[in-house]
Amino acid sequence: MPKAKYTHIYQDLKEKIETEVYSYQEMLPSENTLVLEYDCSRNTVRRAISELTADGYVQPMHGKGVRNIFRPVEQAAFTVGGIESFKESSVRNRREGSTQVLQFAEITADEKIEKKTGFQKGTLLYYIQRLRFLNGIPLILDHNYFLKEAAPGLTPEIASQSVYEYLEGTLGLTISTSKRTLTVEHVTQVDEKYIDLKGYNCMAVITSQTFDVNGIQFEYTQSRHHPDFFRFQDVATRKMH
Amino acid sequence: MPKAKYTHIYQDLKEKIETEVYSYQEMLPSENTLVLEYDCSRNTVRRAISELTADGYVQPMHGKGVRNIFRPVEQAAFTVGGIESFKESSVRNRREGSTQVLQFAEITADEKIEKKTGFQKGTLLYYIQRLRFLNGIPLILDHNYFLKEAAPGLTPEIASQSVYEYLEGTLGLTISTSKRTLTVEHVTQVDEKYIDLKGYNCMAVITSQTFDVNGIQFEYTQSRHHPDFFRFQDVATRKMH
DNA sequence: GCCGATTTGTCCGTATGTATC
DNA sequence: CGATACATACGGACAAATCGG
Repeated sequence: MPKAKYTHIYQDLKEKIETEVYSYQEMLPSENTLVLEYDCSRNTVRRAISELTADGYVQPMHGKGVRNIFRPVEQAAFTVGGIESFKESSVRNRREGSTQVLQFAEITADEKIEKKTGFQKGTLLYYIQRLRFLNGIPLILDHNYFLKEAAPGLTPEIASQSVYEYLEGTLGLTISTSKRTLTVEHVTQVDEKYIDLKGYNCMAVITSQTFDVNGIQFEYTQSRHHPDFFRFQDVATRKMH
Repeated sequence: MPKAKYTHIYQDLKEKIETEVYSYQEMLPSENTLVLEYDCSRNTVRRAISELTADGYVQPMHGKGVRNIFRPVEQAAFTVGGIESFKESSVRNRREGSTQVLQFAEITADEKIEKKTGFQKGTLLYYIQRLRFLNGIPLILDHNYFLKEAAPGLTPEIASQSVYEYLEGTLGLTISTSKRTLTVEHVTQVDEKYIDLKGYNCMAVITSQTFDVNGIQFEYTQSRHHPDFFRFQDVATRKMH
């Protein structure tokens, strides 16, 4: 699958920004210049720039130009951002990740589960509870619900590796959108049983509903993180009124 | 300032989705149908749809159509999402917000502050410490640093109302992008002095660097929230490789 | 299985408006 | 004022995925 042209421009500019070919607060070449550089239409350049804007890399200024507002972030803790499997996050954070499957079961959604997860009552689900280790230390406790219909043939063995790799690679599922809510919650007995919180009495909790390209929700997950190894990053833009 | 055409389409479709004119999992009219309905070009319709996609409202499917994937969220706690002033958040969450200014000072950034906030050493700043009340209960502790050059004439009186209203309304500043990091931290003595945490020994912390339309960072803020009244929401989309 | 109609995805060229310099 | 730069919008072309007959 050859990638789209605007994707190439996006990645190329992104790399030039990250490697400081354009330094912080410096102007990028004008759109018309980039049109010549990449031999494409202005719309295509603008699409790449608008994605960089959404990522917080640049700030276009009407009548002036496009400014680089990217600064590298120090990330001591385990950083969470886009939609990623634990395996992918581990690699990006340069840590050695491993997984212990605590529970693996097939269940049917009841009303309580429907209310919590968004899966309709009666739906067949896999319920998985997993403990995640970073550099050998247990730091994250995951509770996953996967739609059985979308993830047939899931096994504890797959769950101990990467479910996402199985879904995307083997099953050909395309993951698209994830709606997430972040809260801070008291530790539970289960948390304390597996994770040494070193004095904290709460955890960072991400709950997410994830959809595939067909708009089908195939996953509900609650991911409970040790506070010292949790860092969530985000870029927001102000809406006009 | 008359709003753009795509903004009108975006808002109209958004409202129709929220009021369930299109129900969950239902298809929206095809792009060509919407072109006729709104008397515009297909690009304009597509722009509106792509924003709805970014907001997690719809899922476009190649060759099939655009599906509504919006479901209303219950929000018991104080929900944070886009770039908002405390005043705006209070209204949206249907709570009565008030503010007590604890500190107000003009300072000059040193190396330590530069490292923390991103403001260069030597920069003149306003430092403000504020306690935020919801329905009369102190729940949020804010530490703000505002670039003096961008926010001249700031006073404790303005800080007790809304700094954003002053910046946008009186000074004509246009707020654009905010880079945020979310962590969970131990309570400090200052936290405990002002906020009753009812057994929690940590708080939800949002640190943000906010830029105006010229790409100038005018604010650094650390916002410390009571765990019971904190809820951060987000929509992410999976990047292709 | 094939073909044509429909629908979304990508890309182009152009025109016009608005802000900046 | 004119030149430059980004913002919005239009119309058209073709590709790719889907669906029904």
